[in-house]
Amino acid sequence: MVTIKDVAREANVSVATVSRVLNGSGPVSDETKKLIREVAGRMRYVPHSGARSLITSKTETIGVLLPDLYGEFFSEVIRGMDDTAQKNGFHLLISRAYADRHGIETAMKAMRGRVDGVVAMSPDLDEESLLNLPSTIPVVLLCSVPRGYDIDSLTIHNSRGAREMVAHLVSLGHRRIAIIKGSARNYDAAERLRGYRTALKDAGIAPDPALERDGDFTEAAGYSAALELLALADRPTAIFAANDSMAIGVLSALRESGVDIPGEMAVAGFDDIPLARYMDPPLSSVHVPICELGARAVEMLLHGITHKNDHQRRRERVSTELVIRRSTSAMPAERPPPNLSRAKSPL
Amino acid sequence: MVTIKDVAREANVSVATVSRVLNGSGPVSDETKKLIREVAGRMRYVPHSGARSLITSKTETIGVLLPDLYGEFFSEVIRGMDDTAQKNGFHLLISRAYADRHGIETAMKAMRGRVDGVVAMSPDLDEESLLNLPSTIPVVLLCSVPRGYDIDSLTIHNSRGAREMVAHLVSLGHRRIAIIKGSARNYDAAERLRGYRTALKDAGIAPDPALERDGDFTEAAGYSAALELLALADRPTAIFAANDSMAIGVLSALRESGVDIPGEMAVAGFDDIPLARYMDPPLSSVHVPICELGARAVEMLLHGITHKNDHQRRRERVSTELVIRRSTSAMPAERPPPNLSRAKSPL
DNA sequence: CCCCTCTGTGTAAACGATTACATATTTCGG
DNA sequence: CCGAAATATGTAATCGTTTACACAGAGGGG
Repeated sequence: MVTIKDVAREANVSVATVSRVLNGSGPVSDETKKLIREVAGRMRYVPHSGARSLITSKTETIGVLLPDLYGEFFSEVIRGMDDTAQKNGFHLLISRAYADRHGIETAMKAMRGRVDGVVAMSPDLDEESLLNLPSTIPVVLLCSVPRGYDIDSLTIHNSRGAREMVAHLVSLGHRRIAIIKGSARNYDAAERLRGYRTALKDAGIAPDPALERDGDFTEAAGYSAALELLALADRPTAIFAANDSMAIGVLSALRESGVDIPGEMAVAGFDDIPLARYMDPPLSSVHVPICELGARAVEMLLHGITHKNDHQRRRERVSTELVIRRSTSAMPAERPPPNLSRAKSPL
Repeated sequence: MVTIKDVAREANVSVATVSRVLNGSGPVSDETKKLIREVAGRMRYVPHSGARSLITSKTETIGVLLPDLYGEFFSEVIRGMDDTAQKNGFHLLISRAYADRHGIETAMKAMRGRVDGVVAMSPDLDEESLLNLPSTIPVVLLCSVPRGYDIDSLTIHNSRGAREMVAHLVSLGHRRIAIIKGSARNYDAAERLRGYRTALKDAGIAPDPALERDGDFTEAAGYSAALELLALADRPTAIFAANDSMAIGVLSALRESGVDIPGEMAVAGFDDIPLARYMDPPLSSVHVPICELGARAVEMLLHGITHKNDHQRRRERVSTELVIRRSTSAMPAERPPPNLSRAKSPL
């Protein structure tokens, strides 16, 4: 492996001069510049970023701590982060870790000396583990915001999204609207529930505990919760699932029970995963700009890194968007049109 | 930031001793061990991995160079890689790069001194850029194998998968089987085409150029290619799309044209993306073990890293699996059952 | 009792870069 | 023509570790 010393020796100059040429710092005669560039190129010299980091104490890398995620969400959030990172000359060091205290601490330690800052996500909030992060480096929290703590964080505007969706159902004339909740300890789930309740209140509808069913974000949970709701003496006319996976489970259950959608029962989800538009009927959902979420998180982090001193900590939220399809309103058949944009999957 | 020197001073020993205790190297008295551990813990000392790497010349990080990927494929391949990497104490440095010469070279340079090896993917093969990688570090190529070069590589067994799928169509009695091809320069696409042709040959069916339509892996391409096929005087009775996205486009086109699937026209895809089983009718496809692909790539790379000297270069292929659903055979309705495994998307 | 081995510890040289400071040469105003 | 300022380059310290080598004291075999 050729080092800066090798280049210096070959060009008969000191390492300092080589460094100056390659970084454009300090004054060097045009002649020497040319020579060094030529030699470095010929020897295929590539600076050792590790060594550079050590002395400059900048790694130009940001750490990403994610729980075990699947599918679209993972890809999109990474895409958003990488775009912004790359635009600013930064790299991404990714680590999937358990969201428990030990997992996070271990991962954070491993990142010491490798990254300039960390974006961490831990939706099943474990305040303990997040709050005394042993970090002297900037951190941005994603989707899990112990409120009121002095730490940068970025969340989906869950409550507003849920509220809008339920308001939409109300506007269609529904009065008995059920919700299938997410895991109890999950921050996003809690917020979506809050939005649901607010919307009912807005509409002057008395909440009915029987219409709030437990769930855990899985298709199976949606499936069984739907069956329970159907068995109710006083059935709801609409079901709002706290995420699309559960909504899909609901669709299966209703279909098997011969319930007409949306005529007999309207169904809505949250997330707007790619599957949603392909359901039968296509599923109304709350679209989450995942990519943007990642991008914004990195922006916040980079600000924290560059303005280390005068960096104002913030809690931010990214907005969602209502996507109405046939599962909530009997519109003229919306056939998924050939998807021109993102369909180009590599294989 | 507390360093090893701070700990040494506080404990009244030399840095060497601290290092020895923390790494379990060399002999240290139990008494001293205890003391140092206590002090290090109290001071919240965390070793600086960057500095360590510099002297040991091991970063315990592997670089991942991926083109601009979407959705499931990206997540799954990363998951597989991260699992294996973590199991071996390694981290993942991820970079999305253009698959052209410049992009790859830039990315590779940026990784110098940050990683011990690189897994690179570039399905639109650009032999030039891949072959004279300026790398002195181990590299494993993913899904893009300029044959016969001395370099580690891992591929999907595309040709066999395609061959099996077409053989399946033949076994159902089809003789006029069309294919919608992928991008001309794409390695996977070329191999799938090869498998298709082999299968026809196996069955003693003369190839018909009119049945080989161009495509580019997008839904839109599948859609229009299907319309062209329908307009043919001598229509095929089955369409094999080189990936699922195009197959989905085909389904749309056929549905709109009122063609019965699979009665009038059988349809098959490749990849088995999660959407496939939710199509109407559910789409037969060739399942690709993406996660395993990533895992195996990292295994190969790690072998190359640890056995730097006596490492035998290999070309490997991971096997696919035929998944037959209703789009190729009129079986009793296969309703997607509640998906218990992976459905738990985070939001 | 001497020498050798083993244990426990410290000193200092790496690793590959950046950069403050020193030095030598040139330029130029007065 | 002198001294200051500007230009070009080199020397060496530094970042936070690991580790080869040196050394001191203890224990043991001959």
